[in-house]
Amino acid sequence: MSSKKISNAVIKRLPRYYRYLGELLENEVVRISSKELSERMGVTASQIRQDLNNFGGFGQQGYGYNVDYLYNEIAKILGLENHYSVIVIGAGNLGQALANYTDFEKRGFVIKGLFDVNPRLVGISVRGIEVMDMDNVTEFVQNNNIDIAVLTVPKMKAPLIANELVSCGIKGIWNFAPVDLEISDSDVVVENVHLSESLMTLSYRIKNEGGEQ
Amino acid sequence: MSSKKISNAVIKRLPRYYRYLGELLENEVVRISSKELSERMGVTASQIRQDLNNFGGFGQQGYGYNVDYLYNEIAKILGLENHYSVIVIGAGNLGQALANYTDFEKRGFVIKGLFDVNPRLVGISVRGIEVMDMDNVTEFVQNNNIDIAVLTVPKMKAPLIANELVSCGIKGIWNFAPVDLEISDSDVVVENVHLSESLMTLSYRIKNEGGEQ
DNA sequence: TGCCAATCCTTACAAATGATAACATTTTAC
DNA sequence: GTAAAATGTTATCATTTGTAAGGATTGGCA
Repeated sequence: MSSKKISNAVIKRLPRYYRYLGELLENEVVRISSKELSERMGVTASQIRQDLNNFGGFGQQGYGYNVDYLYNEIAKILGLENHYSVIVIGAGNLGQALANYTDFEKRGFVIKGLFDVNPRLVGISVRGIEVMDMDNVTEFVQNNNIDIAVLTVPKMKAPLIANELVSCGIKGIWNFAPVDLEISDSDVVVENVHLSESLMTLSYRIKNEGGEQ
Repeated sequence: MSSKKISNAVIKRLPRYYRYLGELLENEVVRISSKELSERMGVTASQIRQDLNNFGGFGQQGYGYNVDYLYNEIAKILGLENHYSVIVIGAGNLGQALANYTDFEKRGFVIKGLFDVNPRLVGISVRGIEVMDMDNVTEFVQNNNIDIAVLTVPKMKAPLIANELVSCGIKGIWNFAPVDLEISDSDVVVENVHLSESLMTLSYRIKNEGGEQ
């Protein structure tokens, strides 16, 4: 579909542009130049222009970028104009915290169900969504056209569950388990959030960067 | 201290090496060659050797790497042989979830306190740690030699709190608020976990990579 | 013991990727 | 109608990654 491959580094920057544009929008800023945006964000203007040009020309010479327009264009690029049906697997502390986070819903990620193996959790309700037994997950995904599964389960269980999800047609997995999931189906994408690794990086930098740069 | 600057790309890979070595250790694997590790991790053997060589020669020619030894050496590099005193600011769902996560404690990140402005939360106990009022945070940080603050507060409040923490001597901030903190003190390091951005990246990839590679 | 195979450490270099700078063109604004 | 501003685009520079090769050291085996 898309002719040239967009590099991962660019993709990772888009949400940040989106965030800054959202804030400009809240402050009723109508237009912005790559130069000014670059100063606010701490990147080069050149990089902003080049990043955006991967997807088309959203600005106008002599004028800059219309904030509202660019904001919505980036939303389209990121696929945020779609609505996604989401389930959370693992209704422990983290799973419940994510289910409670209403900001995701605002962006179109609608949580349709929670699942857990723990009988104590099955039946309780989080923001009006009942926690169901893991045995029903396959059926639920198929009957409700679930797009995304959030995985907050122990690392031992994650690979098996992931494969189960893949075989019943999930499109994406947001993985919080500290393990690299091996997914056979290339249509399914996995996005990892490895909190422990992030914390270790912080530890390294405290140890080594303290008093530099 | 360290003569040459280690690139960020290398640092980000270290925790993953550490995780794989930990699993090898659990499986009682005594030694491993860069070749075999590279096959398991899906990277090149050369990269592994070069990454590790940034910090010293941990292997032996003709033998490979001793798993236990390398595991502990990487822990030292990452600063995991230290114990860090941690506080969590924002005792909402995410804050409580992180406070409940015992794995961090195993790695030496010991949670010493939780803080919130909400009077309903102040006084409750999470894993034996009482939630305190935000008014007391400065005093607490100074009296208890707190190293790291975990920030799970609304984005509007984050910058102010961050500056407060910096001025009372915190060393690192693990930031979950969707905002880029501007820290004046260069000794203080900030590690961001922007969950929304991660989710948007997933959205993009579902939209664009489905059916590829 | 003595040799061969395995494997690391190191250096060099090529290729790919990413970031910055420069420039030409278009538009705004007066 | 002109000058300034700002994009889109091309070119250049920098970083990262991958590959290769050679020397050095160890383990294993006859």
